[in-house]
Amino acid sequence: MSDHDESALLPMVRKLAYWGDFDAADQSAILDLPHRTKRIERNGYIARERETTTHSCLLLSGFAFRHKIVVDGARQILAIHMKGDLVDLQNSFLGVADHSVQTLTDALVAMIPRDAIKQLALQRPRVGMAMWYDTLVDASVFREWIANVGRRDAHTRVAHLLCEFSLRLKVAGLGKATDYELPMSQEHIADCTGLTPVHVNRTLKLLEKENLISRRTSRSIRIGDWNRLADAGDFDTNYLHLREGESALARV
Amino acid sequence: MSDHDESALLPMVRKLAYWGDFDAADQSAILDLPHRTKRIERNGYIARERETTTHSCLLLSGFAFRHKIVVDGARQILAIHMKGDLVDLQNSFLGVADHSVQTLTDALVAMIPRDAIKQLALQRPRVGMAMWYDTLVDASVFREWIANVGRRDAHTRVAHLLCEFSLRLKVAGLGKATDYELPMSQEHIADCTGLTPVHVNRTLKLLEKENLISRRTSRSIRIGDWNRLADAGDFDTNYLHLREGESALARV
DNA sequence: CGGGAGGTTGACAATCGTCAATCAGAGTGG
DNA sequence: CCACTCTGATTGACGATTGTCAACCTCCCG
Repeated sequence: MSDHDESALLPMVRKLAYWGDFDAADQSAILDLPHRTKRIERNGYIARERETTTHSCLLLSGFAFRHKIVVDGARQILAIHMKGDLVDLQNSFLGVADHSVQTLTDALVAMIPRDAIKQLALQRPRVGMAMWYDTLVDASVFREWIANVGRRDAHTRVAHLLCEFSLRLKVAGLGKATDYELPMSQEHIADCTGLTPVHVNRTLKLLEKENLISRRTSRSIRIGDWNRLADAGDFDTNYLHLREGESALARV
Repeated sequence: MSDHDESALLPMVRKLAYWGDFDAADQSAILDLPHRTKRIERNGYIARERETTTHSCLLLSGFAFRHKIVVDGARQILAIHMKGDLVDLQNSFLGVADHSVQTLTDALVAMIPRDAIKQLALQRPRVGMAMWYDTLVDASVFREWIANVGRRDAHTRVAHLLCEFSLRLKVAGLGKATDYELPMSQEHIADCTGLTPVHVNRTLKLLEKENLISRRTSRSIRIGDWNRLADAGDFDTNYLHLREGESALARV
């Protein structure tokens, strides 16, 4: 794949390679996928609920989130995505989008036509299988979030979210597990956890008072004792289905 | 596929055929999948969190549910499955199960080895793609449940669940959309919606008083005006990604 | 007839939400 | 460099949806 060093899709190969035993042709096929990189500014939409999506995208930099709006206008965030994530394999294959995807920060994405991905999956089943696995991991995270929002109290919910971030940012190479910058406001945290911004604020304060976290600025999270926060958040890395090396990070 | 008329896996062909343009060989390959049918009694486990799963299963009759237990022992139900559903494509591919799957009633299942499914997906990409789509729909339902549990009040949550059941039972050929038997206790409903059994009880009573539902016995649900219940439940069929004919059922 | 699971109800408690004011920090124009 | 502004963070007082506890009832089944 020496002639592909420049492809913006390299992170996609890296992401998928874990699940499939790719040969050079598989890798080339991914890198050769037609795509167009695009800059999207903060709060820009990648997909809108009820619209038809024709492209999937690879997040090259920045953060994005999926969400739904319920009847009274409240927003529920369903997932956060970061550098290297394959966003919207979900919506694009099923036709009409069942949720919206929006950027949390300015972002750079590679837009890939849905049909090209479909062709790739059909012609190179190993790659198709790897993409399938990738969406299965997404689904696992959704399940954990159902449990988080459904059966944990505010304190545990927020701690859990902070742990998830900690690990995922580390794995994505975006910071240390014990010291990172939250890419979102307390209102976003509230919409992730099914709480109100006010209650999230109180909960963060409490976590701070308990010495589970400390904050230099309101968004910079430092975790003193990772295992203690994980306990508080009822956090078990299992659901992230990390590869060997990565889950080791959980033991700080 | 005339020589396969007896295969227990026929429902699997029917389920998947919608997503792929199968030829006779694809269909045969599915029907030829090695499998063993097995009877599981009520509350039996199909998979246990933290254990390794080697089989996926097709639910031939009865009901099943996925769930997680959180730290204080509370249970969160993640999904309900019924006749024809392909259960545990999720857990089995990712190795260690991140949640448990248990039957709600006595059930009959066809156990299919994970590796056989994997081989099928690699050798017949169209079938692989169809299975992928099937799990994407599961993921869509998970997302809706996050929103249900995270951002709707008890009244709306329960109404939403009743609507989802109504449609899915109808689609699975297990009852009329406006008159069906709930396969679960109020405690199960509570664990689906993140409420307590007591509050579920009160909510059902309220729905009854509002004439949104009526019950002959505690589990037989009759929906007077489907659209009114759907409004109360903030229910939009979109997330179920039903095929053409099926979503038409939504308009009763 | 006895036992058990599950449904129903009431009284009371508490987590979390609402409302509203104030504060802090980043960016902007003069 | 300083006012100005805007978004987001913080805090307090109060309210309410939902949980807890506990009793009792109902139905099913051996």
